Amino acid sequence: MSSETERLVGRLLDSSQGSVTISSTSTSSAQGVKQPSPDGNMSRSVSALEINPDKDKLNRELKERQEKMKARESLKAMQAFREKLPAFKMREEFLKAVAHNQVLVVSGETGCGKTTQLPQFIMEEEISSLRGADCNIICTQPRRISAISVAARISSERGEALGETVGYQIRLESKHSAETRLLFCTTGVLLRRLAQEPELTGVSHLLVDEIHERGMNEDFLLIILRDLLPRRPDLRVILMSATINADLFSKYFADAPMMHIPGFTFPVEEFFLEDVLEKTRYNIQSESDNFQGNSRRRRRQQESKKDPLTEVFENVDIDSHYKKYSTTARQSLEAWSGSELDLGLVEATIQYICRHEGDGAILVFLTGWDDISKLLDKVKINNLLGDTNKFLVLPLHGSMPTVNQQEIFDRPPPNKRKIVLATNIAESSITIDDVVYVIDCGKAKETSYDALNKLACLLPSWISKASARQRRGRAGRVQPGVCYRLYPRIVHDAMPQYQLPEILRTPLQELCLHIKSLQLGSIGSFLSKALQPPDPLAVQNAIELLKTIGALDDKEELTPLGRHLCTLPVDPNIGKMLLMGSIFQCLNPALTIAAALAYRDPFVLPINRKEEADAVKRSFAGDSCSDHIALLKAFEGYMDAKKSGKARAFCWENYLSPVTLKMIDDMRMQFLDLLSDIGFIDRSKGASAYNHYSNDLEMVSAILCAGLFPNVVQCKRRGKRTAFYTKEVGKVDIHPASVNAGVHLFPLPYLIYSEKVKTSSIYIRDSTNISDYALLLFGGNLSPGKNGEGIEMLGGYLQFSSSKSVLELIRKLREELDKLLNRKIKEPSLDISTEGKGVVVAAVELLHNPNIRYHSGPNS
DNA sequence: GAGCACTGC
Repeated sequence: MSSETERLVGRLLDSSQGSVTISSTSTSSAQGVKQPSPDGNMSRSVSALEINPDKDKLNRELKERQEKMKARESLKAMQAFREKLPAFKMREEFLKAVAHNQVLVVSGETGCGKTTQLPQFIMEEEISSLRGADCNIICTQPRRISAISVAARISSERGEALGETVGYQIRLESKHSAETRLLFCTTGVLLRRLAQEPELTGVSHLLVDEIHERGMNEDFLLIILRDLLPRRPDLRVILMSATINADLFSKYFADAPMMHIPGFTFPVEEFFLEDVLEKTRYNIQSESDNFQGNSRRRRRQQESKKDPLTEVFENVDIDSHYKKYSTTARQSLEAWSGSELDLGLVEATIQYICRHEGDGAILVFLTGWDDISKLLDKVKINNLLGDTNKFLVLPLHGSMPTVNQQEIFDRPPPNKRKIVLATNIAESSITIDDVVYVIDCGKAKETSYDALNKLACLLPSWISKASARQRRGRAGRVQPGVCYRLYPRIVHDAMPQYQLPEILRTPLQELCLHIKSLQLGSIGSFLSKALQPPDPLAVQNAIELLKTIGALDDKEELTPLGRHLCTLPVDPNIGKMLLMGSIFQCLNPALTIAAALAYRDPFVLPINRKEEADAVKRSFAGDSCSDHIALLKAFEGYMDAKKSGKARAFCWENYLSPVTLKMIDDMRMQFLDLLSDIGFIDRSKGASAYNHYSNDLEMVSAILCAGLFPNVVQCKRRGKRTAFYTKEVGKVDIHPASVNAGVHLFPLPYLIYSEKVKTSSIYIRDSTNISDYALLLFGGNLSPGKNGEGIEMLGGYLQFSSSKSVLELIRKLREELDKLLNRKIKEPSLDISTEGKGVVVAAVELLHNPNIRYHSGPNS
């Protein structure tokens, strides 16, 4: 698998460029940059550019080079291709609009060339007008892969190596140089850069792409830009969006002018459920077949989980609305329920295409792992069309091992049809060129945030019209295509225009911290300026959390801890884990666990071997009762295997993703650099100075507790089983994929967790079993219990009781620890190893199951 | 007894 992965990555990076993470690129590689220039060879002229302060000369040189390059025979074909793009016809109009307006909104459909051509037009124009030296164009992209691939594409259109005039920068990876005039970066990179460069000094043009997707970073950037524009009258901002809601952005920027570029894709024919039923003759079984009478009416009576789109359909009179359709189709429509996906219908549609349509890959949009897995089984069991050699059925899901495999992109051999069963990863992140048929189930899993219960949710819901359009477009990339929608047209017509923006669907603590770090004023008033301001309760929850972990004070100002957290590009809780890990000499585990939590789970979820994958994860956890320790051990195993050149085999045998582990490894290095920058690490002291307790499970758990608090679960004995409770939502379940699922009796009374998500139930996704002492010493603030007895935490939700002397000891120790911590955080370079030793050793002793016993936790 | 998708000088 790894070789495929490397090939894929190589392909994306334009393999001729080799691997990356450099900031200046040699000009001697790839497409023809060796072309002699007036001063001799190109590389000499480049170094001359870098040291030459004479702008006129630089302007002239840039222009000469551009003209020379354009005249080259090898670029003629490329130029002809560019001139065919719809964007090309708008070149002059676009440049005029940019020259005359500070903000311009450009809308365009896929295939119009807006992302590759518009930034390039600006650069060419600036260079031609002898303004090349002062031109510094930035174009943001929401995804890492598009930042790289667009930069690579433009470089080759210009006949240059990537990193010359066109470069890119994404987290942990960049390719640009002193001569770079056009930089593609992720929106996140630009937002980080704003901390150093709040006025974007030196940037001449900023293009923000894909704003119609309404990602949180993009919405955040737009608020900042609107405030910045009056202070930067020379800055030009170009907002790029799909056609669908361009006027929303124009209005937000004081009716900025809009420009539309028509798209070019092949036509895609569209069928809805009623047509699909007519074609396939598939018979939908009602969920209540035995029930006497009208099933639709029966469903109407089940008012519990009514969704408005299904309701729209149920209010239609089938016989009159669908009178042109056959009786069978009408009967099926009668039985159709929007609440459950009918896999038989999906299969029948696949079969119909295979029997009646021409060649071409089929892409099926499903909601998740479960659908994909079940459909895969069904197709295999039913031996689709009788001949398995004729079909290549591939699952495609972010957590499945296939996600990094080349097979997805390859054209299958003749007479073999590729069928990809995908989530909405195939909507914009992964593009499969040879798709001709799309089957759209109309739903996707979507995160939402329940501010009232402070609960993140992940539930299937109807997609937006924008998504539906995007899915359909996936069929028309190489030739005319067909899209089969497994829902009625009237349901489509009732779909919302766009998905709810991410800023309204997500917890906001990280965003709030970012607002403070960029000194954008009060959190509440800043966010009220958003395109669609988030629920004040969601904002309040975020602020409260930041106060609870000690990042903000009562006046919502950053504390010393909060200021450190701003420099770490992770969720504030994870940032705190990193700081605590470095202070309490558990650095390596903190780096690994923080990186994995911030990025993604390295364990893959193979479709056929989930039991084996489960068992492997459990074996990594040992008897720690901790998913975080399982992560840690898996990563350590990977690093050991890597040393002996066996990383691939190790990943394969242990159901781990090599790509994810590599990213985790790189992120650890970034964290180390940042911790060193802010003074928490002194590299001259060597790694051992920060890892004294790295193999001490109790201490590592305590650091997890320090970072993840207030995410605490109480484990209450209920006979032979254990029940789990959190402060916010009461009873919760341990996620079945957790190593703690099925554990009936925990050695310790609490779990600390990083993620609680409502899906089919409220699940704790990953957890670590911790003691009272971990909470008392490293958790939230202690307050005196009611009646002056015991100790409380989380406003009385957690209660600890013991003898006066023990409680007094704990209070004292905690006080000393806090003092030490506060001094260290105010002055990170302070060496506390000597003066703090006594306190830390005492804490470690207490964590190691001491003889001191007391009753704790809830009355059980 | 179950895992949409992104992102970070």
